[in-house]
Amino acid sequence: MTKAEIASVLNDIGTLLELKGENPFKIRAYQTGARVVESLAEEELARRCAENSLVEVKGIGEALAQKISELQATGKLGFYEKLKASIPSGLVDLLQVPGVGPKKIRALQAKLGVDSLAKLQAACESGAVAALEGFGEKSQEKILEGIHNRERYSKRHLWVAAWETAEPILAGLRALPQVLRAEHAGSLRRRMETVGDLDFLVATVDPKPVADWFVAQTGVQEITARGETKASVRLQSGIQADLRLIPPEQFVFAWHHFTGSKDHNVQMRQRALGRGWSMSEWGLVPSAGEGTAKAKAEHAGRKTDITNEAALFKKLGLAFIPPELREGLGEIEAAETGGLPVLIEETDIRGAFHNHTTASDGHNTLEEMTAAAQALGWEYLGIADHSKSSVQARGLDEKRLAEQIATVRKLNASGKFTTHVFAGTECDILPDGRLDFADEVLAELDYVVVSVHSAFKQSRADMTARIIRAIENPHATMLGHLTGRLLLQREGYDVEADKIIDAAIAHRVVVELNANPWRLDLDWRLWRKAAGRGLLCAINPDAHDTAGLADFRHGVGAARKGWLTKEHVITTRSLVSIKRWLTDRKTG
DNA sequence: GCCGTTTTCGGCCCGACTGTTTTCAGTCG
Repeated sequence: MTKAEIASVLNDIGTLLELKGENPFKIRAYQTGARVVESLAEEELARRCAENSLVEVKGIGEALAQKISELQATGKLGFYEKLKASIPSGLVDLLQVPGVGPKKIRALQAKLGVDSLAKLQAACESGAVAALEGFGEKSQEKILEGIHNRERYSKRHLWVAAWETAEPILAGLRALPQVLRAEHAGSLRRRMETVGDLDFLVATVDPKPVADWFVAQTGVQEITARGETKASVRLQSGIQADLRLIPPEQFVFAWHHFTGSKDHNVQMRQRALGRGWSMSEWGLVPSAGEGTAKAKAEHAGRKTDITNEAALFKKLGLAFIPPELREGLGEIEAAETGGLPVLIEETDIRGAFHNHTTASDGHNTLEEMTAAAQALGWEYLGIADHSKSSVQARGLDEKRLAEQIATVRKLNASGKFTTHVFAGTECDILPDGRLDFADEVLAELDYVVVSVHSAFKQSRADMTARIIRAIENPHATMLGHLTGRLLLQREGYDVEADKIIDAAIAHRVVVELNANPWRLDLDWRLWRKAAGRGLLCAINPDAHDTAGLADFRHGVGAARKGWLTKEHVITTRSLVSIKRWLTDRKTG
């Protein structure tokens, strides 16, 4: 079994134990285990299973080590099968209904025999739920509505869509006279590729008018909560937006808390406790118990000297951790030892390689794209239109490609733009791993992006071998969208990313971080380790029009989440340096 | 089920809001 499959089983076990009413800490242990497995390299997981050394990994003990090994070796787990068999499969679906958790599900099942969404709906419609102890008319109504809207409400949203929704709300909040400071938090601030809901934090001493404005905005469909410190609304798009109203002196604690992630916060609080502090969204106070005399003495008679996040981290002996890294994946250890990376910035980017024109499926001409790149201040723009097999995208054949190369050379010679244009291709990787153009055709180009656009359903082994064969072609400069995923729409093709990354490193092939907000492929979760092993990244917008070039920003966001520095990303290099690098690759 | 710079047992992050209750349980983040 792959690590993703194993992690998914561990998560399932956590959910099932929840429904059984198990000890919440046991449940958390399975969830932690799933996350830890996910963060290991495939080969490390296999090695540790073979060596029986899984227990050395933090978060995995005897019991989980045994279960993970069994899954890894046999693809099955008796414990899991038995657990699944003991719980009606429909119960898991009930967790999707807002306001319904494990305890209520157990009550509904025990008293009304509800074990599916259909039965829950029927029980609500008959009024049986409202009559139940602990429930009432309002609960019943909410549950019914939740069932009707569950698809829309449970949907995650593309980061960029969430951002476009959040920006005007943030601007509106900042314009209110009572608002001293307003920021967004949550997965939006951490730049997750998808966002579940929006979190807004406001520093104010007069919260009521702010909450009034928030719940009365246009676009609010429903007010789901309205208290002294918090208001929640459901927007018409189905996304939920939360507003937190914070006294100014506590703002920084709340901002850190609601930025998350949950895992990061748990680790931060544990660290604080170890130093005699109890940390919450309201502040840092000496914790109860012994060993906290120092903290108490420090705290006595002082309001707080922590007025920004950097000071908060410093208090716990840590360097400032950028929000993108706050995923509980080792950032705290790194911040303690001075091991945090200096993350790449948008201003580091000097060009990009994977972009299209009207020659294939783009919407702007070569000159329009070049002008747009120049407006961004880029030193170079790579044009990589589709190759002939991508007929659906009007891929270029050898003759049209030769014409395009000549046009590019002429444009560069004309001096019309300060931005240099590189002539490339996004060459299809054919189902058997050959490239769509012959070697002598590829040799005429400045660079070659190789990408899969067909036969997505190949087996894992075939797809992996196919891509590696393409990488082994001496003309391949970089690999486009490694998995082909489309966020919220389509899973990537089944590949062994680790093996492909190894091959790319061995053959000095760059792997793209496709910056299209629907792709962000290769995934940020894989970059840290890959870059550590020597893989070079190209942040490519895959632009199909002039506006699309700006998508490079999404790529920078994902690269930051992947711990990448300027040095890991070749599109931060100067034109001179890139030209030298391309020449070096060709000659040797 | 995991973990240990007090601990191999007894903790494990913690507070707001809602709806149902007359003091709190469940859910959520």
